Amino acid sequence: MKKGDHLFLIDGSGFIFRAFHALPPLTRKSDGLPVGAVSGFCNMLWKLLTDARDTSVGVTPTHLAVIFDYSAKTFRKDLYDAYKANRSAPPDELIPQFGLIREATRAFNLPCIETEGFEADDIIATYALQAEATGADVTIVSSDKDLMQLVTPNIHMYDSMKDKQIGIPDVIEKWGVSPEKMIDLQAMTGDSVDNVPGIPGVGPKTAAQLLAEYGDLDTLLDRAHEIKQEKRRQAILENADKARLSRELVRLRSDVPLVLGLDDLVLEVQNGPKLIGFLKALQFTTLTRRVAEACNCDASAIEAADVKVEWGTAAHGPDLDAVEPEPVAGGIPDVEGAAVPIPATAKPAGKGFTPAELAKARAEAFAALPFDHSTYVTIRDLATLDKWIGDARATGLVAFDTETTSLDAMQAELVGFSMAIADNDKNPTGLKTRAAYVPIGHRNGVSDLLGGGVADNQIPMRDALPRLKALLEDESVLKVAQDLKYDYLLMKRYGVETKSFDDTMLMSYVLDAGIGAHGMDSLSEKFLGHKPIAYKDIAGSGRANVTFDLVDIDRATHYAAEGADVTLRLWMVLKPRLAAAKLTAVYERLERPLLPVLARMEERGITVDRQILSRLSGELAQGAARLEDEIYTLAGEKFTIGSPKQLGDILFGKMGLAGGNKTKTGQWSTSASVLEELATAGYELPRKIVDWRQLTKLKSTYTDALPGYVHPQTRRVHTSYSLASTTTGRLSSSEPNLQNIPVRTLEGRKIRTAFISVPGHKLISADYSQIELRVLAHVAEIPQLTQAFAEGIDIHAMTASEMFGVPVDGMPTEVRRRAKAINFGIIYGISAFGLANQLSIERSEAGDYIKKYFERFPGIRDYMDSRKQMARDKGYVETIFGRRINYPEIRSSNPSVRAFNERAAINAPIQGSAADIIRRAMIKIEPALAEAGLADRVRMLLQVHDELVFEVEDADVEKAMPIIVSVMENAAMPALEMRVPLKVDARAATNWEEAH
DNA sequence: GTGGTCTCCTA
DNA sequence: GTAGGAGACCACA
Repeated sequence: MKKGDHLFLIDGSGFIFRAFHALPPLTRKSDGLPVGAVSGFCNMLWKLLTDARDTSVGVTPTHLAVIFDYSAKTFRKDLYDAYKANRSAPPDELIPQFGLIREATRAFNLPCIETEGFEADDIIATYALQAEATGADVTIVSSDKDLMQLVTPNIHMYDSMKDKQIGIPDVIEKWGVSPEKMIDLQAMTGDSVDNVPGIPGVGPKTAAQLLAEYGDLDTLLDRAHEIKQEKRRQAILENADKARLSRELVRLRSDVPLVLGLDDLVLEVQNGPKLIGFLKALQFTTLTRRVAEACNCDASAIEAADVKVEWGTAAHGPDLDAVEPEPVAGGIPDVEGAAVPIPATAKPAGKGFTPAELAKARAEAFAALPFDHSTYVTIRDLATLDKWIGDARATGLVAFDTETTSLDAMQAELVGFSMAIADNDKNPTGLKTRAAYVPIGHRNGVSDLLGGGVADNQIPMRDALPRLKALLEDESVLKVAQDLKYDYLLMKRYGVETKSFDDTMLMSYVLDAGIGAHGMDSLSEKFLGHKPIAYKDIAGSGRANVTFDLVDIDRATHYAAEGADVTLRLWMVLKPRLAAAKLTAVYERLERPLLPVLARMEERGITVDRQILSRLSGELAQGAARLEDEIYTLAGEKFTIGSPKQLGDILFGKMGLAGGNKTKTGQWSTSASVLEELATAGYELPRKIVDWRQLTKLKSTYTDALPGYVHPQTRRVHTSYSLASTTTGRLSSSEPNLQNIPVRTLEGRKIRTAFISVPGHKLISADYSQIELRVLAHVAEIPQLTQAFAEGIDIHAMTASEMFGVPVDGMPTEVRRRAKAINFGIIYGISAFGLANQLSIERSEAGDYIKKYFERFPGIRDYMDSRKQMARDKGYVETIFGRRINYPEIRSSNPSVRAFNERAAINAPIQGSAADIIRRAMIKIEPALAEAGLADRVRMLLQVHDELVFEVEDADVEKAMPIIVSVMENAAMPALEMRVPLKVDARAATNWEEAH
């Protein structure tokens, strides 16, 4: 290198962070790999190499190197233990890009430099000073203030994002001091991001002012007693040592041992085809074209390179974005010595496992690792508890489970908790686990009049709870649980808000929806080859069953510690599988963040007016009794009307009516449709049976059952949502199911009037209009449908008009009804049989309709065929956000099983995408309301697949409604721009019936 | 008491 | 034709 040469040093790691935060709409490859920073990097490089004169640098490099941080552990860590201790793991989307930018650098034929124990900045400093000594000019491509100390007349910085060159005047303008004083300035101000202490209370302005006055840090510290301002003087005197330490932390080293000398950095001629191969692999089409033009290559003749994806690179499914993930929640904790063998950053090529390899290694290792109950311990004293919690902190990972008195998280009392820890034995498959149980509220069953006595040798709740709280709320420790929503809600009732978590049930759900169950026992048998102790074996069952607080502590330890151990091992197996299957984004954006949202909804509950229900129940009882008498008279005898068997005998045996169907077990079917037909044929009895059934159904399932769910303390009804019990991604609701409250009949709707807001409040119901048909229009790209939705036309009438040639104006309701049934049929994976049933028409006629429909909307047939094909080829289909739904039986040799799976595979992307959209809305809505100052004033209570119900203070209704509507209508964005608009209707009233 | 079947409520 | 949960009845343990 010589005078006149120009060395460019690119801060590769810095570029990634900068580009990541500066380019919000994430760019992704079609398979979901995030490549925004890589794209920016390649464009910037290309520009510097070819037409740098167009940039503010104004000169093309003769030498160039890209510098990376090697690892978090550097000599600075030895100087100051807490250095960069505040750094959390980089965002997940960013991780794969570290490896890819290294790949890109190699594709550009450029040296890629990193040295163990040093930060990129030190390497840059070393090269820059060496180059300057030869008389060459240097441009450091970075805008990091830590590098500004290097700026001289010959060494410039270049902010490639802003296309701005940074020289001495720019540093002075920005910081008020010349570059050589930047070290002293940073020593005083410190850096909260890197955890450089500095002097408290001294920011850039004060520091610059002090340096102007005293010249440098040493002089300042010597003469600090002269400072007039009392507070400032004291701060400086007290923190002189910290300032000196900080100076050593921010001072860049210029003596890094270098493998490549300056002359090794000389720019080589580009290898056009190699670069094009790489750019094509990443789908950077514009740049590919430019490079091809520049090197006279035919890009179409060059194959996309097989870009080797490193650690964690495949961690992402399709584009999911903008829902802010819970802070650090469930990320891999960046803790020294963490037991988690998945590294937080990309590893150099050739080292370690790919996610798929790790997943395989873990699966094999844990399938064979036996469970040893003798190692489980009972923790009965605080010292041991503190030791375990300390170990959890040190490893950054703990599996956790609660034991309680009830399956109902709203009523359960904490009896004890268990923990499992993986010890870091440097074994990448993380084979060593240990577990413990902490009894807190066990009773010995020796009951007096006040109930059982407290068992001996337990840590009292008042001592255990604060420690448990500290652990669960510690963001740097990842808590792993199976079905965490239960524990989350329970602990929330004890004033604990769990932060940083993973849920093995949800991980299994994302990975294997449609394949087996996701409960702990079945997962354990499936992945660990181990059948855990059954609850009923320690607590008994039936009449002999006892609550957990009465279980003997030793037996409880076996059960509870094993549960935590199983959970930890499942996590070890499932976590790398998520990355390998590119499902991390689905898990982190659609599953995990919803868990606390649902827990809050369940905790809030909804008020149900028991008087209304009781009155309705009486009315229903009267109506049913009257019908019973009439039924007995018509039948000529008394019988159990509710027994389909007896009823079938009466109708089709004794009375000998014709037109009966048989169920699959050979019984007479007495379903409503059969009875309706008989009624239409003129028989009185079936009509009355249908009416009787409606009344008794409403009475037993709703008016009589709901009051039993009113919580004794809150006086509200708290349903439980399941995140993982449907195959498509929908939620389900149980105990009670509040997703099937009647709405279709007048009688049924009355039940909704019992769901009320508390005084001074309203219920707001907001529901998506035709969301599944809109999703269909989007995924199948049907022009007529998209257009109709864009114009707000009646979609069923449009369908009817297309199919039957009837004008929309004055269309007979029967025609529209048929079109509507066909539209729904399409969503359900239509069959002539099903449509015929629905419309009570002949199979052949239904078949004609379907044929006609496909002629009119050929895109629908293509869509359906493509879903069936995908399910056959891959075994799964997916939603627009990348959720996978598996159909392991799609290739069954049984035609009806196969057809069933095909219909489900057609329906799942539609139903599941709609479910994903409302999930996104639910996750976004609380932050949106909080931003409007409505946190806690607008409370989301219920979800009914396409509807959300809120309870809102009267004064906030007008303000809340547009926010709710807007969040819901825009829920798909910015991850996805839909081809059709989403429409949401919202209403407020004091009860659910009027609000809906 | 448990589990299967039938029926019916929702989106 | 898709996806659920739940109550009543009834046979079996």
